Amino acid sequence: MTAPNPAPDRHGISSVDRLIHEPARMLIVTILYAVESADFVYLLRETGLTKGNLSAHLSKLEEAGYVDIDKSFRGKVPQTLLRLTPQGRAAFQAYREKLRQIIQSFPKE
Amino acid sequence: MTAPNPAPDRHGISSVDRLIHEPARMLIVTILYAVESADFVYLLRETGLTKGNLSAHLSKLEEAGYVDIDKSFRGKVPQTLLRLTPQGRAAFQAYREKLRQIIQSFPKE
DNA sequence: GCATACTGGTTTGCAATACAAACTTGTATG
DNA sequence: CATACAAGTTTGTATTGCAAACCAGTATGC
Repeated sequence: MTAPNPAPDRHGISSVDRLIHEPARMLIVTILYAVESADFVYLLRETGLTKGNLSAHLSKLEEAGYVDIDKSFRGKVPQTLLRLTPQGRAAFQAYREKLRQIIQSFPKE
Repeated sequence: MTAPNPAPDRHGISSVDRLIHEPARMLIVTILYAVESADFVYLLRETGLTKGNLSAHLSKLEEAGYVDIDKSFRGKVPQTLLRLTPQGRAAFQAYREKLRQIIQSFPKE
């Protein structure tokens, strides 16, 4: 099977942004959308992810251009500051809207 | 890092049912929830998935006890009939509700 | 009646993931 | 100066999602 069917997808489900759809990243993005800027340690506490996991997800979001990673020092301690890029904010809004549509299309009862 | 933090997850995001959360399966389950019973070919057309992919997702849903796979013959052609189990229906309802909560907790604007 | 094509699937191979453990770099402390 | 700690990153691994390749059985051409 080379090319699948015309793919109706009447619910729009298959067009969700999988980068944000992943629960861990949904959490991260939701937080960043709300607070505008947060550091690594804050996200660590807030998400409950392990450091490695959080780091990986942030890198992936950065690659996609969704978050900006800003490494600096606060005194002598390194601090990694994260914030959503305009692209990231737009993507979150689009995702949120898409999800809303999908939910509304769900069969009731 | 052995055990992560107490994990607040105030949004409930990390407790979504990942089996249903996967878009392809969300599509399948949504359809099955609505139509009560469908055969493989119908799902194939309706989802736009490839056969292998659809087969794999259905097997996974079966393992989880979410769908019932009933292989029979309609005349001489094999027919695989799929339907949600009570468990599957309950899981979909729970997922739908969870998603609704999450969406409502999303920061507006 | 045998090859060829089609239908309805399953199995296989593979690239990409998600995750936590182990490592790294640098600071503070006994 | 060794030992612990803090802030991350890299590495290893098991699981996934996907489509191509395969398989069994039926219908069709010749």
